[in-house]
Amino acid sequence: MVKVARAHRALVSNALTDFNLHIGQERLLMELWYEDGLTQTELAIRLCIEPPTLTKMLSRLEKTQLLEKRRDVSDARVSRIYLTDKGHSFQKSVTKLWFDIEATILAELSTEERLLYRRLLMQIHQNLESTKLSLK
Amino acid sequence: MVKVARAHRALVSNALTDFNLHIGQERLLMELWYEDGLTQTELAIRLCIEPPTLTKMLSRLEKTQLLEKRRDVSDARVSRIYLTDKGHSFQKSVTKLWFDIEATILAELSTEERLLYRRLLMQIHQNLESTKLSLK
DNA sequence: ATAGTTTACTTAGTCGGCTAAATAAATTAG
DNA sequence: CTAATTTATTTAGCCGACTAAGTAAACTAT
Repeated sequence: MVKVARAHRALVSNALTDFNLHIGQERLLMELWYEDGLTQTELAIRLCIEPPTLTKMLSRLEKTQLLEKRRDVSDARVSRIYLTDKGHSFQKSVTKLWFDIEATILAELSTEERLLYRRLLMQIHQNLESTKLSLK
Repeated sequence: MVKVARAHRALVSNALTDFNLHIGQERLLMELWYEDGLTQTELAIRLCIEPPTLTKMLSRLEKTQLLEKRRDVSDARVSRIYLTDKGHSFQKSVTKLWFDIEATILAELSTEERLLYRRLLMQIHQNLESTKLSLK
């Protein structure tokens, strides 16, 4: 499983170089394409990453002008993330890339197998989450 | 899949803090427990990581005295990696930890489901490897 | 025998991921 | 109304992962 995940990561990483994107950044953008103007806390939860990780990623994506931070009007602690035009412009091609890779890795699997794989993954994810909680 | 992999990584990482090990280092040690005295090239291939990544990991593990590098006698370019006594001493407990986590994540899956999951993962891995090659 | 090539590894630098600790704003308690 | 606490984000620093470029030893071919 570890090796599959890394091989997948490597393939995505390689494909993203065409867009000058780094692995992981595409998932952040995908969340914003789905819903723009999220707070950093919301984004971190949806991406399942820690706030400091997000801070760094955001500052890099801000530097390449794909998004911008704006202070929330009612709460000066929170900053909301908005895509720029450049950020929006990648949506189609990157989404296509993502689905192409999904199709690639699921090649030669039947519909039943894909569903089953999905179900097994969800079960495992649930197992992981519940043991994580039980350790606290 | 990405999220499952990261949740797994997080859980392993958390458990390894008891041994003062960092995520990824346990897999390197496992390869050496299986076969000691490997060259760096062999190790990198077995771990599916790039040589520079290995160099850094090795220098850190060498600093904590878990292993040592020795020049190969017949070829001065290659350095072979040997476990120290301290490196060997972790074998039992870390291996147990690894199997415990495996048992945890596969909980509530039947034997058939486990075999199927394994088969699906292997198919996906193969798909990933073949597309990686076709891109070169 | 030496020039050119391949092989093994290291160095430099980037990024995603983390934890621990700091900062600053909002909220709550006495 | 002020002190203590909680919440949102940042900073510092570590590690695994990568690519690009460098070094050094071994091999090959003329």
